[in-house]
Amino acid sequence: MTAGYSNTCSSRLAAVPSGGPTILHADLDAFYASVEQLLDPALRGQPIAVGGGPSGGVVLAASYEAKSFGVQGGMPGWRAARLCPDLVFVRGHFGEYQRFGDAVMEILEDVTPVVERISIDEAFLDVSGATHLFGPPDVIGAAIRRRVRAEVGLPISVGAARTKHLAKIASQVAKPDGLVVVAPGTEREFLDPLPVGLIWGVGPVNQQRLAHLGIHTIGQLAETPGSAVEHILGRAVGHKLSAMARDADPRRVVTAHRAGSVGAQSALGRRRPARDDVRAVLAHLADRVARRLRAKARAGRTVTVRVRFAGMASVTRSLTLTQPVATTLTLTEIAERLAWSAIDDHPDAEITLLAISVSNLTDQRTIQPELELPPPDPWRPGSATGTARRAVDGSMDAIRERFGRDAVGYLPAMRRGGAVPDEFRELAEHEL
DNA sequence: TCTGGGGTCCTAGGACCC
DNA sequence: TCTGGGGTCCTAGGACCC
Repeated sequence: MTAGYSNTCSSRLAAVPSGGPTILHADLDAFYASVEQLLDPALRGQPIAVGGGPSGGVVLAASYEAKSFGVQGGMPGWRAARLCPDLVFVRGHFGEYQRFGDAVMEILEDVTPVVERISIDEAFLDVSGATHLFGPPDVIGAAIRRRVRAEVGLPISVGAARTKHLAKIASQVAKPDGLVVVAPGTEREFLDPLPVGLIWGVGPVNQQRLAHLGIHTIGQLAETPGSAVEHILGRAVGHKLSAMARDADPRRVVTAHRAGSVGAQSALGRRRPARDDVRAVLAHLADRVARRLRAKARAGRTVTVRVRFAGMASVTRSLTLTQPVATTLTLTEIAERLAWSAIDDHPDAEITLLAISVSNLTDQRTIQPELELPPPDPWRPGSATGTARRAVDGSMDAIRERFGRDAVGYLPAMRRGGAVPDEFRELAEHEL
């Protein structure tokens, strides 16, 4: 890409596109499953599930052959096996997924630098400035699909429209392995017959609420007074929908995002909360979170702990500090306090999951004299000083850098075998 | 026989300040 | 001495997305 070209792009970004469709949404089909079928020809044409198993675990992705039986991502393995008796469970090559996803993004960036990657396998492109080079959006979309198929070997669907929201819906409609262009002026015609569930932000709960009012399609939703929609779905979603109905959804394609929070969680099966046990899990989680924060030179002031109880919804407890934290031991202690404040409110309940998240992030370029926490912060200062803790973290980070993650660890954090392969966690936490 | 792990955004009430 | 209105921050919960 030449400098002149990207200048053209950024100046076009300021204006609301008024002519042809300028936003593309590119979305790999059944991504993990497709990669497995690519790597092992014997799996092609077969109903396969990545992750899980007939007796336990959760299906992370299903091939289209499996989807036709009703198998879906997020579904317990035993249920998937019941729906599709011939389902082949595959363990998953998590390291490969990142590589394949990156390779596809490189192809997209050949088209335009204005690419917003929103997950490992999908991205928005603003091609407003690329049409004079590569042709109209439908031609660009077709070319992307050809190149990804030829050079990477994966099926990808593309939607094109005037707005991100619409382009995303178009790519969903295009699946599997298709291209849908919503020509300007035909938006209503395109949207009206589609189910409301295709709209971003309308999940199972809101879909149910709308169905209760006899609203199933986007057309029916468009005919419903805005105030009624807001009443059911909340102000924000209501606004978004009416903006979409007016074809005035102004969201731009943004190339860089910074994470607003960093977290980790661990499913535990069912267990009675015991001091040592809870401490061990939290220490492990805090270690993961704090290490990632330090690696990004960030730290956060708000610590949130989530405890999920058997049969009950989960409960969160959070605390906002005066100083940001990125220290493993300090984070562990705060998390322990918060976790017990939640657990103590539900005596006799078994717990099934623990999670830690740090938000309110700030940059930590300049190392501040650490956290000797002021009195209002309600936990006891640990035995080591902040400076000492920072030094310990620093040495651990360095050793792990050289010898690998498991070379060294905080004692309580070291014993564990996860329900999910470690490579999956690494994939999930990978910076896009 | 209840389902992983990573996130984002919204809402509502209360505290606090001006 | 009681009262208004607005803004910001914090906490907890929930829906949703990949």
